[in-house]
Amino acid sequence: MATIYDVARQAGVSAATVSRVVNGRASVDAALTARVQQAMRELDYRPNALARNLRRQRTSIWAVIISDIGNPFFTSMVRGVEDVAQGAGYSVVLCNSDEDPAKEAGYVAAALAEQMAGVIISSTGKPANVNRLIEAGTPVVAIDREVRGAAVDSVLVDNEHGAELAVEQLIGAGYRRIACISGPRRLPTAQQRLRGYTKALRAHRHPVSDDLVRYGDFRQEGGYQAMAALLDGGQAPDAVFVANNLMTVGAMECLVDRGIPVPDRIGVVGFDDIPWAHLVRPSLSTVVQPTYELGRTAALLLAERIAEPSRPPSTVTLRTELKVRESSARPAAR
Amino acid sequence: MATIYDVARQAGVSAATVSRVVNGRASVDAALTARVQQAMRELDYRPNALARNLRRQRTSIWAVIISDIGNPFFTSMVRGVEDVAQGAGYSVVLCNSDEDPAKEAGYVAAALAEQMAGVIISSTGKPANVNRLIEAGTPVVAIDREVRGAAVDSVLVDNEHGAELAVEQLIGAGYRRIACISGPRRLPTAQQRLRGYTKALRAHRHPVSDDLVRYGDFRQEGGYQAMAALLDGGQAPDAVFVANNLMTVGAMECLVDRGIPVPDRIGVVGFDDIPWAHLVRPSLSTVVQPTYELGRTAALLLAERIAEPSRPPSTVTLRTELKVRESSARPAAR
DNA sequence: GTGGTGCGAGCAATCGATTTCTTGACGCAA
DNA sequence: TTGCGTCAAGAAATCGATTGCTCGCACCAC
Repeated sequence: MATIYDVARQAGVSAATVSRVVNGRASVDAALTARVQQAMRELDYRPNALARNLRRQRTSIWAVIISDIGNPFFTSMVRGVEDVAQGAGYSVVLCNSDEDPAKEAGYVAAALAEQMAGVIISSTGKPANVNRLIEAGTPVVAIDREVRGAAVDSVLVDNEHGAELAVEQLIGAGYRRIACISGPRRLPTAQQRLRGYTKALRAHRHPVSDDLVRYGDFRQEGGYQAMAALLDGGQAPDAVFVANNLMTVGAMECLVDRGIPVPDRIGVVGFDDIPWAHLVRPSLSTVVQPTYELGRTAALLLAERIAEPSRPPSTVTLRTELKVRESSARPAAR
Repeated sequence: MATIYDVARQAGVSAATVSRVVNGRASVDAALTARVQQAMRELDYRPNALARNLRRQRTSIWAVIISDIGNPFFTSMVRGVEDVAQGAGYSVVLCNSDEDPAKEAGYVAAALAEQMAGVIISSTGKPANVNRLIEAGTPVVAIDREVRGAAVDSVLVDNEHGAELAVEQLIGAGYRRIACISGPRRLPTAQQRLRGYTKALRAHRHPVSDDLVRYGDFRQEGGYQAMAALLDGGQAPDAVFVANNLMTVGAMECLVDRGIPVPDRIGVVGFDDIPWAHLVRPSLSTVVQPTYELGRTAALLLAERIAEPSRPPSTVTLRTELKVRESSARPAAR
């Protein structure tokens, strides 16, 4: 690989001049500029980003740390981030923590070591990781999941409200024993959705019982097991609100395996859409999140923070929307 | 951020000694080692990866450049890569080219500039991008898509054979006018699957006609449009082989929208599974690829090439498997 | 003619680590 | 006591870019 010195020699100028031509910062004589540019072309020179970053003490890469690359929710979100980043002159790299705080810590360490220009993180729940970034002065934006105990820009959705909508729809459709498959207890997102569920039940004087609540892992397999546990435990529910998309798929799978008709015997509403929710039979009722917009907003917030590092952290909450399809429409109520 | 010199001063040793302690390469007196370690802890020292990489002329990051982050095929593949990388001491970052050669070129440039330790790429088709990496001496492995005109390690699947299996199954089920929705013409993957389709038809003396072939963009929307075009064009087919998973979803969507019963009026087989293929009604028959294994194998190949840069490139071809579900079972043949 | 001003280009320091080379201390044998 | 070998630790060069400072030249005014 040709270095800046090779180019300088070839063009008969100093490395400083080459640098100025490359960055277009200072005025350089037109004739010299032309010579430098030709030398760069001849040598296929591309600046060594490592050296540049070391000197400048910053890079032009954003890291997006997500907790499950298999979840379409995140992939759509990432698109939103990318589109903004591209426009602002940054590259985006993805890191998959797989809900594992240790893996997450590893990527945070990498982001610090590589002096990433900024980080967008869907935290696994450990505020320590986020705080490490903040303390080091790396611009951070939390996305989808609130980070308690860290003063950080955040982009969230109204989880509690969305869950309420979902459960109210089930109540309105005539279901009585409505269960909830929530997510990992440590995740605020799961807590909020559970709270919305409880709130809706209370508001309509429906029974609230621990027997009707299970905690999954936000993955398909966890949804399957939680559904099985609900069916096997004492009195089976006649409806279920599932707190994320992959678990909804798992729960449906369990119901199919057991031959339990949806929505006739059990009604189902999930949180967060899946791209082919309407192809599944019965089509899935879900609380739809503005995933792309979530990513876009986070990226804009990150860009703002980079431009103005000392401004107080802000939180943006986006609205969710209930999409009623077949899985929550009880025949009796049709 | 504390530097190696801060640690050296705090511990009363030279920077060289700190470096030796950090890297554990040379023997350092136990007492000094202890002092250095304590100093590192006290200052919360973390080595600046930029400086280290600049000096060492290499990083410990692998870039995985994929063409569509929304496709579950890739996300599962990435898991396979990650698991191997983690074990070999590398971090993995993802870059989403979105089937856009220009975006891809951008990420290749970034990988070069950042001196990435290796690249795994599912090429958009331009061999120039891959060749740029090879010429610069960056270890590369092509995955899922053959790169013609580049001598590169590759991990592929037997696309042609898989397509043949799929079409033969449709033929066996009694379908007569079997169409094909293929992918972008420039992609070898799409070409091979189309060839398998043609081969199976010829082998069974079925009509082969351009009217029955459409070219989509490997996305859901493209599958929808291609299916619509097939239905609207002259004589509608009674079965369709779709060359990738997202287009299969799109094609199904089109059939649902038009109220055409599957598999009664039209049989469908797709290439590559989707995680909830069996929840869709009718459940989708698909050619299943070993996605995780694909990623694992590519990562192993990359590790080997890094260890031994001059060995001749090798190609590994993994087998696909036909999973027959409901969408390709014609009632008459049941 | 002399001094001031402006501007373009080069010199050299710098970023923070790694690594080669050098130095010095110590041990052991003659 | 001298000399040689061994080994640990420090000094300094190095990676490749950026950038503050300096210098030289040209131009202009006094």
